[in-house]
Amino acid sequence: MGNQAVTFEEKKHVKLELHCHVGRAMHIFKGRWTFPIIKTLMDGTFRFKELERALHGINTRMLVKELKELEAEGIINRQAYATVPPTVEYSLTDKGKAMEPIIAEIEKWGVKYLQ
Amino acid sequence: MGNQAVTFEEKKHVKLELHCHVGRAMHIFKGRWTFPIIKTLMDGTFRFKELERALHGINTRMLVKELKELEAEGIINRQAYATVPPTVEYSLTDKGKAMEPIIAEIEKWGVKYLQ
DNA sequence: CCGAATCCTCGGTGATACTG
DNA sequence: CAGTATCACCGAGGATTCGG
Repeated sequence: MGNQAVTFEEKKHVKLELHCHVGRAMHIFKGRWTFPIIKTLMDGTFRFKELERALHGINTRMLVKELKELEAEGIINRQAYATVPPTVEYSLTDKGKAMEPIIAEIEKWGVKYLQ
Repeated sequence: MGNQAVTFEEKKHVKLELHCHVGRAMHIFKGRWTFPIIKTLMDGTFRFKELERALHGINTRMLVKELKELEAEGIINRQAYATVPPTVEYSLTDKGKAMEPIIAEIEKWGVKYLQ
């Protein structure tokens, strides 16, 4: 009945490795705007208002929240300048730029399997 | 002030490509148990109860729901046998198996950048 | 064993107005 | 411009029970 590759006892180890890195990574990427923001910043440095306009549909509060979280995770840089009016620039850190292959694989998969 | 790679007008196109494939793919992967289930099934065929045990912490309703959604997306196969008691086996489709590089990249990233 | 059916909670998200 | 502060919602997710 079906070609069971491994026994159940062997399968149990699976749950252990689940929350190692993939689980924690997915936890970071979970936010509604996480990927859109990161993918936008792949194109370079953006100011707050520029991001808000580029991410059509987001509101101020969510953008602030996501940016804070991503900064806390070390995925993006926040550079503020004491100008009037204020200027704040956001860009990807190396950790953020390193996500490029992930996005590339997702896109590759999407192109092939999403109609 | 910061090395702007592209002008704002050039940036605007970003939002257009955002929801092409990556966005729709992420929408599929969004569920709390989506990746754990897929990653578990990477190891072979599982019965319902086996999955429930392997995915420590999930409850019946969520497992049923996720499995239905993944089946509807064509990511997993559902094979039922008219035995008593019932036997139902779940496994990955080719579309599901094709997600392996995605998970591999996430794991690679996680290993390098998550402490 | 494999689900379907309920009920409930909670936090992720949105809309809006305001400030330095 | 770049946020902060409130209020409100709703649906994902959890706990539990029942049925074939």
